[in-house]
Amino acid sequence: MRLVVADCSARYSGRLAAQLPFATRLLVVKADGSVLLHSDGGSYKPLNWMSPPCTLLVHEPSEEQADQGVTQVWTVQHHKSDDRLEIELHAVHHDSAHELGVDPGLIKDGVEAHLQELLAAQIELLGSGYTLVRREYPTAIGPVDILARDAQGGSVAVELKRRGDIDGVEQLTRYLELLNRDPLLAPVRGVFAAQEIKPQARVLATDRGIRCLVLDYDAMRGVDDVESRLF
Amino acid sequence: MRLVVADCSARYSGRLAAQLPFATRLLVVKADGSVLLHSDGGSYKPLNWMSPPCTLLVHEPSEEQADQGVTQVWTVQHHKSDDRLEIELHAVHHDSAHELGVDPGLIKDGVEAHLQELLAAQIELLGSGYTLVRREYPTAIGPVDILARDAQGGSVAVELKRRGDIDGVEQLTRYLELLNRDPLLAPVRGVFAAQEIKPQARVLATDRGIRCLVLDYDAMRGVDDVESRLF
DNA sequence: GATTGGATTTCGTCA
DNA sequence: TGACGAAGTCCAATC
Repeated sequence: MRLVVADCSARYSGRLAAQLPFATRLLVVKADGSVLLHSDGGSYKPLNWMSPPCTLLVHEPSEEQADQGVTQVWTVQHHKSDDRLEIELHAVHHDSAHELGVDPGLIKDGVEAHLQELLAAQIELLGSGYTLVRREYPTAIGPVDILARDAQGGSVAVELKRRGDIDGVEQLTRYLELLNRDPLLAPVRGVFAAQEIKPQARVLATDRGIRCLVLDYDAMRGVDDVESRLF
Repeated sequence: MRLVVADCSARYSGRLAAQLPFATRLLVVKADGSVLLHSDGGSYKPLNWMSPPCTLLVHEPSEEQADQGVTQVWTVQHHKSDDRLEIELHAVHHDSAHELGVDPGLIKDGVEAHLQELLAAQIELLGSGYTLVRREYPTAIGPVDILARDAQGGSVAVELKRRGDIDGVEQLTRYLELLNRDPLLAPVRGVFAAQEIKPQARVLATDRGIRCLVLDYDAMRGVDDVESRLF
C-alpha cells in the first residue's frame, strides 16, 4: 500500500464523467492496483476512486502541464471497461509505501437473519395460537421469509425487514399473489414485519390488506437470552 | 488528517456487532473525527469505520492488554447513537499528520438526466411516428420520465433507467395504473427503457404488457453530436 | 427535518 | 458466473 498526500486535480470518465478541482488530498494505492482519493472529511466514501482490477501508470507531465506546476500524471485504467481516472499531481507532501499482507476480513453477526431466527422462535409475536410452518418457504420467485399458520389454520406469509419501506411491501405483494394461486395454501394473508416501518409503506400495506408489525429487536433478543438460560 | 499503519484488531458494536482479527492495516483519522480502517485490497469501502460526528479517544492499554502486546487503545464513539468502534493497536509502523484544508468536492455530469435528454431529442427511437408530449410528466406519485404519443396518437409512458431491474418495472406499473385513470390519456402503454435490462425485469415487464427497449448510450450521444454539428 | 430514489454503489449468497 | 437482495449502505433533491 502506497500513501501519498499531494496537491492534485483529477478527472474520471466511465459510467459518468466527473472532475475534481485542485486541492490537497490523500491518495491511496492498494496492492491490487485500486486507487482512492480522500478528502479530510465526508464519509468513508472517497471523492473519487478506481476499483480493481486496474493498472496505475505514472508518467511525466506534458510541457504545458509542467508549466502549470504539474509534477506527475497518474493514469488509472480499468481492465474490463473504459473507466479511467486521471490525476494531475502538483506538490507532493508525503509519499510512503507499506507491506500490509492479506487481511482476514470482517466477521459480523447477522441482522435480518438473526431477526428471522428470533421471530421463528417467538412466532406467537404474530398472534396467539400461531405456529411456524417454515423459514425461507420456497416460491418460484424466491423464498418467503416465514410461512406460518394462525390459530384457525389459515396461512400467513411474513416478510421481514430491518427497515420497512415500500419495496418490501411490493415484494410481499408478489409473494402473496403467487402463494394464493396454490389451492393447498390459499387464502394466504400477509404480515409485513420490521424494526421500523415507513409511513408510506404502512399506507400501501394497509391498502392491500397486509398487516404491519413493528418488532422490538432488543426485547426479542432479551427473551431469547432468558429462554437460553433456562436450558 | 492522521495516517497510521499498525498491527491491530478491532470491534464494532452498534446497528450490528462485528470484529476484525489481528492484522496490519491503514487507519485514517479525518479532521471531522471520523475513522477508517483499510486493508490492502477490496474496494473503496473500509473494513470498518466510524462516521462523523464522533470522537476519538486514545488511551493506555489495561495490564492484561499490555501483556498481549497492545500499545494503544482507540475508542471511537458516535455522538448521536450507541455506535462504537474499539481498536487495539500493537506495533505502529507509520504515524503522520497532514493539513489538507477544505475540499471543493466532486463535480459530475448527469447520467439518467442526460439519457432522458437524449431520448427526448431522439423520440423516434421508440418507433416511427412517435412524438414527445413532455419530459417529467407530473402525476400524483411523482413525475413520469417521458410521456409520448405513438403514430396513432395513443399515449405512451416511458420509464428510463441506466440499469433496468425489477424496481423500475414496479415504478412504471404504478405510474401506468394512475395514468390510465385519466380518461384524456387512457389507454396508456408503457415502455421500459434502459442501457441494460435484467432478465427478471424483462420477464415481469413483458408479463404486464410493458415493452422493453435497450438504449445504446454511445450511439445516442454520437447522433446528438452529429446533429449538434449541423447547426 | 423526514422522505424518496439513485449510486462509478459494494457485498454477500445462491442458483 | 450471473442475478438478486441487503447494507452500520451513502448521498442529494425534494417535500
